[in-house]
Amino acid sequence: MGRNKYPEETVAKILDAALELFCAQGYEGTSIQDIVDRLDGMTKGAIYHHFKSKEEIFNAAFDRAMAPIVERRRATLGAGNMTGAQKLKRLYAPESVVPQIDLWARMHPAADPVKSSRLLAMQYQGSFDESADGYLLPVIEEGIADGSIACACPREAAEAVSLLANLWLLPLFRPLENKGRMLARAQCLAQMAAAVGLDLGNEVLQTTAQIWDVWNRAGW
Amino acid sequence: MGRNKYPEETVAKILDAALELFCAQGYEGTSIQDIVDRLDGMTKGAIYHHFKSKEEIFNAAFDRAMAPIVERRRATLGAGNMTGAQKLKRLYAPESVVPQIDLWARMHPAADPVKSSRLLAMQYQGSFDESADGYLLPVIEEGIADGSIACACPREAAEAVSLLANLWLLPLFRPLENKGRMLARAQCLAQMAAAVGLDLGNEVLQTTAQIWDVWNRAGW
DNA sequence: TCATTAAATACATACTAATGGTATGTATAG
DNA sequence: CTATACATACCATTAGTATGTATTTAATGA
Repeated sequence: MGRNKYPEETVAKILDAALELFCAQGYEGTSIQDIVDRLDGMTKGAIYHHFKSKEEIFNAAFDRAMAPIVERRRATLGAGNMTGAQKLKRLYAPESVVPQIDLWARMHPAADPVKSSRLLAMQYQGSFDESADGYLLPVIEEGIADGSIACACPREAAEAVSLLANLWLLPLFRPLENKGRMLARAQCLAQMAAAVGLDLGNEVLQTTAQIWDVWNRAGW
Repeated sequence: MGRNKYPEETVAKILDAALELFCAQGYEGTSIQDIVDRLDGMTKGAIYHHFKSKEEIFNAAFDRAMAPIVERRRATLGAGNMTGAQKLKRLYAPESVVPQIDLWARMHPAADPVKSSRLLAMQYQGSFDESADGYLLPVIEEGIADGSIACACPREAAEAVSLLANLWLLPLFRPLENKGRMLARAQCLAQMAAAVGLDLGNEVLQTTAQIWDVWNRAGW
């Protein structure tokens, strides 16, 4: 193909193909050749020119996919005229959660933890790094400081809620029979969160219902 | 090496070596050759005679390691002269938990979720299959039936508590700075569990302290 | 009870296809 | 002319297979 005038388009194509494959087939289940085959006419040389390893492709693909969501959240939480408690509820409101679900749903990840083990591991790590240490804990601490949240163990509460929200409420890696079960999980999670001082808001059930619909939109 | 009179010894040696390597280096990080190299004089032929794939070795190794623990638990829960609530507390008592921790500790798993992603996925799946659907939920339902437990969402509560206990309270895949943090997690978990009707017992903190000691015994 | 033999088992050896990655060549943009 | 954006050809490692060989076990016969 010679040389492209706009290499960033090539990078984008690679990342698009890679993300879809990684989600659908897992990390180990996706070979570089699989990615190459999906990139019409391109060869392995192109990929290894732009990325130095499969791992780097994987990370870049996910970072890119998550970027707009992270940015949006950052913007939301930056607003100064909200209490910590309000921000917390905002984090679990539809407008914050749905875009993320939508992204995942578009990728059709395999509902098999072992096959998706690397994705699961990233979500797991993400639940600590990004959610707990990153933005959830600061919001809780903000709420404690401004008196809107009463939580004895902010760090632990943040980690636990984050883990449950990411790996349990969202049926990314295990199929969930029906909407009812998902709503039950949401209610259960809200109850548990409330027990350690975190009020996720009254609309949790409505948010969850929306999540279910977005997730099962494609009907698979 | 010709032929062994007691092939089950060979199988045991293979599984011992495999388990250690899988825990220490992860599934993908461990090659069949790694296992062979640890089995003095043995070759790949031996391995593929007894097991048909790497996956099968992995599963067999873990099933074997877990067998005595599963059996012990089964025996404990079989006793008819206990209420559901009592059995539940028993499940989180030191004598039930410590042997499992001890096993994990001996294997020195890598405290890196991505590197240990397959182990993590197994723990994740196990939290649903074994704990929630397997024995935890029945115990809770037993408690509901005999009036010793009041829980509105037994299935959800079982899943959530199981997940948190296996993937958060136990620092299998992420290092935990100190004993205090682990105790804080335990207390937080107990509080959350209580909120959905599950009393994990008053000794949770003592159990947790023991877990910490067993886990950090080797000092790494 | 014991030697002989046949068959099944427990490995070792040699090989294959696929994989992640590299080295190098070549054409095009700046 | 030089740096970049690729393509091509190649390599080492990997999981897995095909096959060969030695030894144990079972069957047989006396």
